[in-house]
Amino acid sequence: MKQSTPAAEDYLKTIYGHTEWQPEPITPSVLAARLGIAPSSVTEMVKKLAASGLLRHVPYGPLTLTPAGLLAATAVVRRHRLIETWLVRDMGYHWDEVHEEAEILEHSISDRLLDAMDARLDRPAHDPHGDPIPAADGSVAREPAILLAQATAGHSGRVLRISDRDSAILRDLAADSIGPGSALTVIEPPGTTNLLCVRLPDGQIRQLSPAAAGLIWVSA
Amino acid sequence: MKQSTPAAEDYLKTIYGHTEWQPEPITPSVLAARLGIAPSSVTEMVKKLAASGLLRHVPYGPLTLTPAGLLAATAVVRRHRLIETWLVRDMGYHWDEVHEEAEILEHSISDRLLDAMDARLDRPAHDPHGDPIPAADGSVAREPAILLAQATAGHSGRVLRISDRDSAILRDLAADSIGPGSALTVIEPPGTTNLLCVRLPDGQIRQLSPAAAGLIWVSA
DNA sequence: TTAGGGGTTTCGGTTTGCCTAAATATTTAC
DNA sequence: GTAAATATTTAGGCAAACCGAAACCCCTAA
Repeated sequence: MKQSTPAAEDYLKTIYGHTEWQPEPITPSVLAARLGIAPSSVTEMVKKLAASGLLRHVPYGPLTLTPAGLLAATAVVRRHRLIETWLVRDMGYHWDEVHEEAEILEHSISDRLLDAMDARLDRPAHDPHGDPIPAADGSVAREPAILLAQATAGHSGRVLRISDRDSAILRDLAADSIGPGSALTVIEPPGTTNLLCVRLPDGQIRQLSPAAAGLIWVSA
Repeated sequence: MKQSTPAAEDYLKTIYGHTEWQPEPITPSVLAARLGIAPSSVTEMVKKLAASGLLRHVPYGPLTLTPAGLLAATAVVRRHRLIETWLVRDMGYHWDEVHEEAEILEHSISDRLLDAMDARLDRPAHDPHGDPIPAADGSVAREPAILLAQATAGHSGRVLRISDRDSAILRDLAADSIGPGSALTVIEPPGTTNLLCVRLPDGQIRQLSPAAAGLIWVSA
């Protein structure tokens, strides 16, 4: 069992990320699309990860993490989210700008430096997008949340998390003063226009694209 | 001209480092030894770097940086030294522990994050070992220094820099309360024992190995 | 002045991680 | 229930960066 490469870490992290907020296990083609690489490349790496005992995979079937794989994946996610938190709290970044930087640093930071950051930030429980930061032992404190895109009219709640996958959307949301912690109420779900209307605490109305509503999770 | 890989950055940084405190250009075999790789691997990479206009090299001759190569090299050195300074000032590292961490992070940090660090640290001029931090334009403020190993008996001066190449020696020196800024006087140069004796301001005497004396630079 | 010998380069080979194209398996849709 | 569409895997290739072994260059010392 050798230590993982940046590429392997990205696979594990992405597989983990897919099941973090929904139960369906990920398939090779979806994983390939998420990573932006060819499906055949996924087949190859999956074979290696399965051989190392990090992944379970029956040919033509979906991918699931073994306990060892889950631990490795949460370790990467922990690094990613602590780095994002540090970028915002110490280095003057905004919450919609940290993803790319963390994406790279998560593969280079040592355990020691990570712990120094964690201590310095006072062991934060959530990153700037509202995602829970896994503990060093791999445990994650998850709060029940529903996707804004699936909320019914009249639903009221707090924004718990906004997926950091698409920075352009994050910037738009930040410009609309919607961020983790924002309270909002669904006025009407997507109708003919496909846009979802929400009201902010100050009474202002915002129209959200389906893409945006698919990234926002609110309290149930 | 594509952007450099971590490997290429290490070559350029090492070539630069060799001439920073002495004039002789580096040869392929010395470069290979410094990088801990085979000479044949150096030949290959040197060809690529020369083709990109970063290096001058006539077959069987020494290696010199072009202006473009010098700029690329000082950019890496700048990243390395700013990261070291940050690790000490913000993250609770000691000056003898930062090298390995910086060695990795120097290849992953973005320009933006580097500038945020630089600003946060108040644009420092020297790293924790006393080495000058190159400016963003590649310029370096170098102070005249002589190698302790070559100082004559009676020479008095301040420790300006201690090369960070060997962490074991750095730890020994730190344990002996010798670090950048320390004042010291050479009592006698290496004699039969090969050890160099220096006196500290408080009157204490230290014996330094030739290896240690070859890493310490004092004011002239 | 020529024979070593040490430094340098060439050559073929390895690993990692990606690719495209083609083959194969599975699912869906009629 | 079979044919078309879709998903997955296999096969062959490529680039980066390394290796060891063998060939080559050059300088020096007898």
